Amino acid sequence: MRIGELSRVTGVPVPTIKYYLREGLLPPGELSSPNQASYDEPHVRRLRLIRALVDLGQVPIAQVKNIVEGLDSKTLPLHEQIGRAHYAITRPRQLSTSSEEPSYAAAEAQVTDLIARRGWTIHAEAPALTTLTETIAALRSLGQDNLVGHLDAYADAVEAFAELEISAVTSPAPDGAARTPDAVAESVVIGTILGETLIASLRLLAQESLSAQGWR
Amino acid sequence: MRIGELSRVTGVPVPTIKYYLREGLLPPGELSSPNQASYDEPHVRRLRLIRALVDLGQVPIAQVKNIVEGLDSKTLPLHEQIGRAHYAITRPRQLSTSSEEPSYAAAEAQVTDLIARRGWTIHAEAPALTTLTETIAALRSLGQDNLVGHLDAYADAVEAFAELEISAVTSPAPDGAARTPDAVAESVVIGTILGETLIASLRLLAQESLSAQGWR
DNA sequence: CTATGACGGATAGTATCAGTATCCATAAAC
DNA sequence: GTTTATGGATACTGATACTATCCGTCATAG
Repeated sequence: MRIGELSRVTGVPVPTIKYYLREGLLPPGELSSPNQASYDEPHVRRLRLIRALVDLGQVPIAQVKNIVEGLDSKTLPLHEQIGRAHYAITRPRQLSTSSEEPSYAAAEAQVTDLIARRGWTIHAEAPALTTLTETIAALRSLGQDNLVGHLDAYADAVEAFAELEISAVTSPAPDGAARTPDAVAESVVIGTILGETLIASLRLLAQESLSAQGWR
Repeated sequence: MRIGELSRVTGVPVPTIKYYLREGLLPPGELSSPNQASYDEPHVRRLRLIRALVDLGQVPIAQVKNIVEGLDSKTLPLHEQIGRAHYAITRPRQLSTSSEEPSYAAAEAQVTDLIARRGWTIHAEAPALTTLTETIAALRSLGQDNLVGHLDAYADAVEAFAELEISAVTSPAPDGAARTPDAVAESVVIGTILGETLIASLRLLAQESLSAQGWR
């Protein structure tokens, strides 16, 4: 398969594929002569993954690169791969809330508290930690404390999600085949990132439905 | 309060505030003379809202404008305001999956089915509808059908979120005061958009915790 | 009462991101 | 053997979200 067919199969324009090759998101094709390369099934698959992460997951190209490098590394522990996926969808924050404000400290305390109550094991550098803290601080400063009060209800649901996703990834495939570590790593990335999109869009639909029915 | 103090209070640089004024995100201050304006509490509040939507909610400036215009309109039905919030956080899709592919049709059918089964009332143009369909199609084409198989579990949780958010918005404030329609509209926007960030970051934390504990 | 700084308003410039476009020499297909 | 496609390199583009600069005015501290 040459680049034109790869483009036709995936719907990605040729210049874009070339761009992904340049950026190292997509491994180079096998060269049969100095200017003739051939691509195959893994390339199609990888390209679909890239597009899903970029279009649906809103993952920046640089982070996609980080993720696929992890997938290709073969020696990266699964936990690290998950870290990359988490890092990819967590915007680097430049501390909009000036960190030593009292509202931020309060949010921080509440997060620590929640984690302890839940018995969660969280690394102190986890990117989601800052996001959560800042979100809570923002909700408070906007006067939405009541939402924050239901944190535990959210946490319950979210734990269920996480466990569900693990079982989806570790249980054998529909055809009964065991999963290779490669496939698991890829599934984890997809599940983490597209799972978020899935939940978000379902949530919006549920909201719209209630709203259309007039809230009661 | 002049622009310098507004900047100090909110931590937003003066040129950025000017930019928001230009874009109509922030209403102009009250002019005491042709080149002297004063800002007050509502401006602080609005600015905080803008920053929360932009920084935490990743809402594009143009969509923030759309949202605050709705908040200021006074006559916009709540349902429409919700629509604006939903539209703001739903990326315009340019149909990456070429729409008439069989995988897309299958996903479409599954979504229709889900909505019927749930008894949801959804407008056909709902932006989340396309996102959901494309996400399901992408998950399938990436071989993650098992995740898709748990759609109903997700839907259960998500319904709970939506109801919880409604009660948070419609129940009286902590101080017992009733809520004005204005305040409800703003709460809905905040809840919809920051709620998503909240859920997403909690989910990542739950995942990380399970991962750190070795999945078992 | 003037010097110094902030302010409002307008216009122009910048950085980043995610592609697109263009070239060219070579290879393939008809 | 001529048209088309390809690989690879380099340059350009459009959108987004700010920043920077100017300028004339205003406030206010000395």
